[in-house]
This record gives sequence, C-alpha cells and structure tokens, in this order.
Amino acid sequence: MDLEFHLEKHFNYTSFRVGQKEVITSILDGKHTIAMLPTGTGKSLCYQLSGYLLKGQIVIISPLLSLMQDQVEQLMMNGEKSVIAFNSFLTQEEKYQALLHLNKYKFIFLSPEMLQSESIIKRLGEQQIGLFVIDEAHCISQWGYDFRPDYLKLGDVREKLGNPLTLALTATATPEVKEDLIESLGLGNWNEFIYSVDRPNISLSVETISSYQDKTERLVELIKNLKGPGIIYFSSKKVSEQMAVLLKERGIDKVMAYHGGMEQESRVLIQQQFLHGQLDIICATSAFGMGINKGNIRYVIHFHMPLQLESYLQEIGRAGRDGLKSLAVLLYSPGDEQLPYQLAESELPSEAQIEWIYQWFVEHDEAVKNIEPFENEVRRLAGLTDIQWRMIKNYLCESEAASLQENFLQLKIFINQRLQIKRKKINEMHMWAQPPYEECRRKKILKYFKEDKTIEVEDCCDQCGIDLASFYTDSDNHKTAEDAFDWKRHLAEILLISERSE
DNA sequence: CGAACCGGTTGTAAAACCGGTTCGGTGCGTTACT
Repeated sequence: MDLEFHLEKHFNYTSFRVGQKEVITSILDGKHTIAMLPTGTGKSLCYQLSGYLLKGQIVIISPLLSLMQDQVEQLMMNGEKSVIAFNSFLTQEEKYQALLHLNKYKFIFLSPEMLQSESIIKRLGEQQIGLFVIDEAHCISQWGYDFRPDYLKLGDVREKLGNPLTLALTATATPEVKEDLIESLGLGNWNEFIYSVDRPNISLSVETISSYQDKTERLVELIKNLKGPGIIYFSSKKVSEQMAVLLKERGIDKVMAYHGGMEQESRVLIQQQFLHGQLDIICATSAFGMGINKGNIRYVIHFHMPLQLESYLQEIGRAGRDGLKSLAVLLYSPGDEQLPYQLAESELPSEAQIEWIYQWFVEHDEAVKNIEPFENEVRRLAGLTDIQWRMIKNYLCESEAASLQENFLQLKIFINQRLQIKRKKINEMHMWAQPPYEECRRKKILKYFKEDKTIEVEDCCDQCGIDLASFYTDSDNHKTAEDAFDWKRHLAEILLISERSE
C-alpha cells in the first residue's frame, strides 16, 4: 500500500516522521503493536491514519480529559466529524444518545474508568472495533498499581471486547514499562518499535547544595541566567506557589505556578499562556507536562527529585523537543530523599489502618462484597484517602481467600510488597542523584534502563564536563531586570537602616 | 527532612520563642449539597 499517498490525502503531509510508517505498517498487517517513539514524533498520527485504512471503529484510551479534548479538536480541525470523547463532560442525555448511536463514530475516546461501565462495554462489544489504542501507555505501569487501578483492568476489558487489534503508544521506553503493559494487556504476539530513552540534546547536571536556603538562592540564580522557556518541578503544591511568588519578587516576570489543586480553568489558561509564550517559567508539580506540545523548552530544573528515574526522564524529556541544545538540572540537598519516601508511604494504607478495617468487619459480621452501604463511613472512620480505600476494596473484593482473616493477611503482604517496590525505585533515583559521583550521568541512566549504548555527547553531563554558560541567555533582558531589582533592594536596605537608626 | 501551624510560656505588654504536630503528588467518575 502506498502509505505516503494516504498520508497526503488525509493529513496533507508529504513524509512520515521517525517510526510512524513502521508502526502503521505493523498495524495494517494485523499485528498487535507496541510503539515507544521519542517525544514529539506525532504518535497520534499512528492511530489516526491507521484508523482511516482499517475497517471498523477506533477506540482510544486516554489518561486525561484535557488530552482527549485536544485530540478530538485536532481531528475535527482536520475535517473529521465522527469523533466523540466519552467522558463526564457529557450529560446523562448526551451519554445515552451517544451510546445509542455509537456506530456512527469512527474515533471513540474513553478513560480507563469509563471502560469499567457494563453498559459501555456491552455497547462497544456490539461494534466492530478495528483498533484498540492505549495512549500514554506507561500509565499502566506508573499509575495502574495504586493510583488508578482501572488501568490494570484494561486487559480484562480487551478480552471482553473480543481481543481487538491493539496499539500501545508511549515515549517512556523502559523495559519495565514494556513488561507491565504486555502482561496487563495480555498480548500474545506483538511487534514492537522501541527507540532509545536517550535524548542527546539534553545536557544533564546535578548540583549538590547543602541547605534548603542555598538551594532557593541557586534556583533564583539559574533562572536569572538561563535562556528560557523552562519548567521547574517541585514535589509540593505549596512550595511551587511560594517559589512562583518569590521569583516574581526577585524581578522575574512571566512566571506562574501549576498544580493539581488549582481550578481547572486557571490550569488550562496557564498551559495555553506557556504554549504561546506569554509565560516563560512554570513552577509545577508532576501534574504538569503530559500532552504539552511545546518544542522550545530550553531547560527543566528539579527543585525536588521525583519518585523514580522513569518519571525524571519523562519530565526532563519535555525540554528540547525541537532538537536544539537544552538543559536538565537537578538540585539535590542531602535529606531530599525523605520527601519521596514520605509521599510513597502516605499513598498506601498503614498497617494500623488495615487492622482497624479488619476489626470493623469482624465486629459487624459483614461480607467484604456487601460493603457499599457502609463504604463512606468506614473509609472516613479509618482515616483513609479515596486512593487508599479503593486499593483495599479492590484487593479484598477480588481475592479468592477462604476466610476474612486470610484475605486481610494477604492484603497486608501485598501492601508491604508495593511499599518495597516504591522504596527500591526511590533508592535508585537517590543513588543517581547523590554523591559520590564517579560515572557519566547519561551512562548511568542508560545502564539503569538496560541500554548499552556508548555515545559521545557534547556537553553531556556534569561528570563529563559541561559548560553551563552556553545555556545562559545572550540578550540583556534578564540583566536589566536584575539590575533594576538590585537597585530596589539596595534602596530598601538603606531605608531599613535609616528606620532602625531613628 | 523542612515548612507551617498551633498552643502554651514568658513576664507583665506585646511580640517573640519554644516544642510538638502535621503535612507533603499524579485523576477519573458520581453524588450530595451549596
């Protein structure tokens, strides 16, 4: 088949980007396909073009509502009308109508949670599904186990839908992510297109700084000098906001914070402003990034380290999608690793909480499967977050243990295992960040991800030697801002001194 | 671990200080209530 012809016909492009043609060919051959393509290569085109060349409908699983809306818009801009995002933005009536006329949609977007609804599975099962797509498939691995368990149930859903031809798309090409998704999706045979996780145009730097205060000062200094735009990652919503305020006070404009606790409206606005250059710097938590299509991000700074190297890689990977030289800096203070450990632990229910729940069941002589009416009360009394509770409920309900006691015993073991895995990952991240350093950072990452590629990269990392000044802004913009600020501060100091002496 | 907050102490008035405690990230859907 002349794929280029169809590419031009449907999308008006004349040539494919890295990996696209191979992936599409594999799908059209009827093979389940795992595509781990580098960021910014146009992964969605893989299912869009395949969609036009395959019979039947295309079902796309997407992790974020905003991502779904983007994709729907993109398709509609391209003249495709038979698209629907099946999610909570629809009213009851709209949902009902959409289900009734499901066959008139070519592209159907869904969240994994929506796919747990029996009525939706039933209606989808009656359709002819040409391709089942899991977008951002690393979510299975990174979110499935505790945060969004419905990701791990996609395999069952696939089976119920009659094992449709499947495509998994992601940019996080690590062996572990791949294994997780093969196992949970239950693909028997598949083709895979996996590209290196290495991004040679991103220089890697870790700076060890002894105190929190010094780290803040260093951050301000970096921001003042580095050529933007850039993202600064924090592991706390509060700190991200405080830093945005501090940076503004220090004369740095076009800065905003972004985190999951903010209003949906302002989140969209900030994202748009960043995309269009009205904002230069985002002080963000891990909520920021997925689906951000901005090519010219010049640096990513981590004020806190993430909970695993996979996340680190994903976050720094948002820099330099245009292929130009970019920088990733991790600011590390000894003791920083405590925060990730804390976060990991607080996500899982504690032993005491599990014991409490167990006692509740014993006292109330209630079957685990009949918990629904008491659910909210029990959850509240045990002091569990909804994530923690869901994890417990999921496990208890799906267990085949012979007794309540046995069921809870296994639950405790399971949670303990999860904790160990999380700790191990944090430890690996920590080992990469903390001194003593002996080895090239890039090699160390590649080794962790089981790639044995030896590459020579210019300005590779702080170990191989890096010229930070080459990432500094060459315009005088920042300098002027800095001068203005110093003058202001100077004046303030003078006033303060004269106030005291009076 | 560090930051923020709370409540009690200090020593006579108000703010400063101390010690203890709590909290810290990612999102879908539904439902009850403003």
